[in-house]
Amino acid sequence: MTEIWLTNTRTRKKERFEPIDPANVRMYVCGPTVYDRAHLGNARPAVVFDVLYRLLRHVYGAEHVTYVRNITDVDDKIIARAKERGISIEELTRTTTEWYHEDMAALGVDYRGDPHFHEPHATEYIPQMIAMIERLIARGCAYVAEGHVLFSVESYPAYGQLSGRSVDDMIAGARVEVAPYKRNPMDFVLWKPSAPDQPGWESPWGRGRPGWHIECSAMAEALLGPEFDIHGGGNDLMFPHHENEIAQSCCAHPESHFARYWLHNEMLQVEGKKMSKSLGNFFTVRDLLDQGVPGEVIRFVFLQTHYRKPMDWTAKKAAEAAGVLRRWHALCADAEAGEVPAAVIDALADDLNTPAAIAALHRLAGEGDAAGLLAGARALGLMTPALGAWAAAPEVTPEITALIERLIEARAEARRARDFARADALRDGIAAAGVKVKDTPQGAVWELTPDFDPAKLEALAQ
RNA sequence: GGCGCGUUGGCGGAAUGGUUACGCACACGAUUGCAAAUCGUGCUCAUGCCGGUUCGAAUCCGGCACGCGCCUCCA
Repeated sequence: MTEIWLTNTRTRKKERFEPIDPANVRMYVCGPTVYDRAHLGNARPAVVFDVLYRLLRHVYGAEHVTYVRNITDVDDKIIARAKERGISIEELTRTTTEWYHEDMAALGVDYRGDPHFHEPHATEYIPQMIAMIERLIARGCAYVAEGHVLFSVESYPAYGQLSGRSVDDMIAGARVEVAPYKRNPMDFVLWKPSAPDQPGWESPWGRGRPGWHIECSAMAEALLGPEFDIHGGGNDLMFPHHENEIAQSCCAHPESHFARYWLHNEMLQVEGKKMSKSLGNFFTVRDLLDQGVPGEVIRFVFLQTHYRKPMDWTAKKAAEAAGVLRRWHALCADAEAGEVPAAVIDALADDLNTPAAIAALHRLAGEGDAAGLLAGARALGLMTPALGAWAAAPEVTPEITALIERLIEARAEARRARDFARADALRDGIAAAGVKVKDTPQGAVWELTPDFDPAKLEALAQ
């Protein structure tokens, strides 16, 4: 069996992955807070962990991997946004979740019909969260103060281990004031009271709503058990979110270790700078798709950078990626996917080295191994029927075909007659109409490009 | 101020002690009436700076510079 090695943030080392139960490999990834369209940065973890999911399924079998990615549908940003737009919270979270599904599917992250993928909504797990909070209180790890329930970081000596901080350091670096009801400034909220116009649920501490972190602990436990294999997310979540998840889960289940392997992807930049609204370089996945950048191109650009390095989105990269993919699609036009080449799997198994996997695909393409290229690309979620359609030649009618061949023949005749002015005019005209003609020793062959324009062709025939 | 991450050829981007990554771009050659496409060759022995360990370092250790992220119940 292929050995998978992963960089574990918990130990800061690349470690051999050994699942608790090879018959049920379990991973949890922090999903979106659904208050707006996913921006490009939100898409990176979705794609990265989709590749990991594909790899695990390849190695352990599709029936033996469980993937949980949550939807955060209770959150103060959601409350604010719904009010701003004058719509209900339910409508906001429902439509935003649908957008997320559509946009991610365009990038090849699509789990519709996959019984091993679970997408729990926070609002559906309130009782489990309340139960976990009660358990934490009972164990002396949490306390009630002014209608809030707070986690006591001092009750968990290992607090800060994941992110490499000590509670004292963090307090020293803390910038602002601290809620007076906290015993320790680093204590964080498990439950908070809701005003009458805010969403809330009845609880032993009154009507309120959960803090952000508890949902992941409660849902991971409900769906994967107190201890499971992999927990992933963006490295911006490492602190405080994941640190707090660990504290909650490990205190609720001292006999367990929660997630054994922690994986964090680095952040995304745009043209060398942080994507931000103030710099004017902020855009959503949908913005790019609407501009005509194919989802497959976005995915390819993402995978060209290793997940643990900052990724820079540039227009140049997108253009290069589109060119490469076009050539590969042309090479594989009539190919059936073969076995997934070992070089591709080996690269992925080495800490998801997607750039090395892509290099392996380049070699396969260079060798003309269409079956291997196609299979390898699909292992990365590229060149699937759903994603590759953009690169397909437009439909041609027999009339168009006849017209093109007539023009090509006319050019050939002109060349035979050494009427190069006419031959070149025809060649340039055909090219301008979006038909690519390649002269081979066996004669001219042609294909349509995405810019194909039948009107220009008609004009040329006059 | 604290913690963490990064810095490889023109560009992108692999490689955790020992031969050319790979891709893109560009240049030249083959081919062509000229091109396109294709093939070949070159740029390409490149590793932010300074020191250390080692027979040998992009790779390990220390320091520095630059860049980035996180550090409040705003997430």
